[in-house]
Amino acid sequence: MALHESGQMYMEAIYVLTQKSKNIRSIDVCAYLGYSKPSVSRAIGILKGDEYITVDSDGYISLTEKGKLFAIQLYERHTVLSNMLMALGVDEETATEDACRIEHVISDKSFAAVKEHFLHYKK
Amino acid sequence: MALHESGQMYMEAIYVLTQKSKNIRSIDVCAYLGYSKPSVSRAIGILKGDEYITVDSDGYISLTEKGKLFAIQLYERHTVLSNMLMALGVDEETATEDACRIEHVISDKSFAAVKEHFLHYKK
DNA sequence: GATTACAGTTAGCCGTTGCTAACTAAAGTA
DNA sequence: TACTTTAGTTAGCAACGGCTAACTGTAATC
Repeated sequence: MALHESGQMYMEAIYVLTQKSKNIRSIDVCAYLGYSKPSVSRAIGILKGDEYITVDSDGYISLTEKGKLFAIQLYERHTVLSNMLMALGVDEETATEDACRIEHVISDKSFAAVKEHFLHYKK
Repeated sequence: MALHESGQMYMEAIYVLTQKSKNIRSIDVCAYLGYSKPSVSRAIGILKGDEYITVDSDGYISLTEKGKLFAIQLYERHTVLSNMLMALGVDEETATEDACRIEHVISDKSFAAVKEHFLHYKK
């Protein structure tokens, strides 16, 4: 099943956290996103059910292959969009916030076009 | 009170419809957005309560000054974003759909930066 | 050993925003 | 006049996605 916007947010959080600490749990996602434990608990259950992540007996979260693929693509969107906005003079905080919202709603086609233009424009 | 995303969608629909037909009612908004009458009825009630629109005794909808200002700004976002995506080679349908979603989430700062860049880039 | 702290889950609330079913009220038509 | 169509409203359902309260179970500490 395709993830809703909130599911994508959680996936991105998990991806970013695993990039820097390897052993991550629900509580880390709570801290990162500023959400309550029950909210994260439910989201983790859904991501697990949809096979985007696995959770071991100690509560440590790992991305499945499918999850990793999804997260990498999503994070690339985030990176390109925020870098692009910053290149246009937007401050980092705003650029990051906006990238975080746009990345969930922009189509593959438009993202590809924007990315292409940005790469061209940089040089 | 600030409008939620759905409220913004309704405002844009009302604005576009008033641009081309002057006398518009809830049923026209239903047709334009493809939503049911009760959904539109509730939304119209909220927009009226928040003083973005007025509805006369015959059910005809008008934008208040506040509403007009809001709609014009929103529609400008829509126009700039969709034109920009099309200029980057995205087909009209996709560009319009994406603009429609991005316009609700992009910040004023980022939009201004994007618009500025686009105007520059065109020439 | 008893208590406290920490991580996670369950139950259930609330707002947003779609929906259908069913009603009202006004206008057109046979 | 009676029936039908049209526009709008009311009541209430469902999914999503936050939340708090309160529970369980394990680990740490006194």
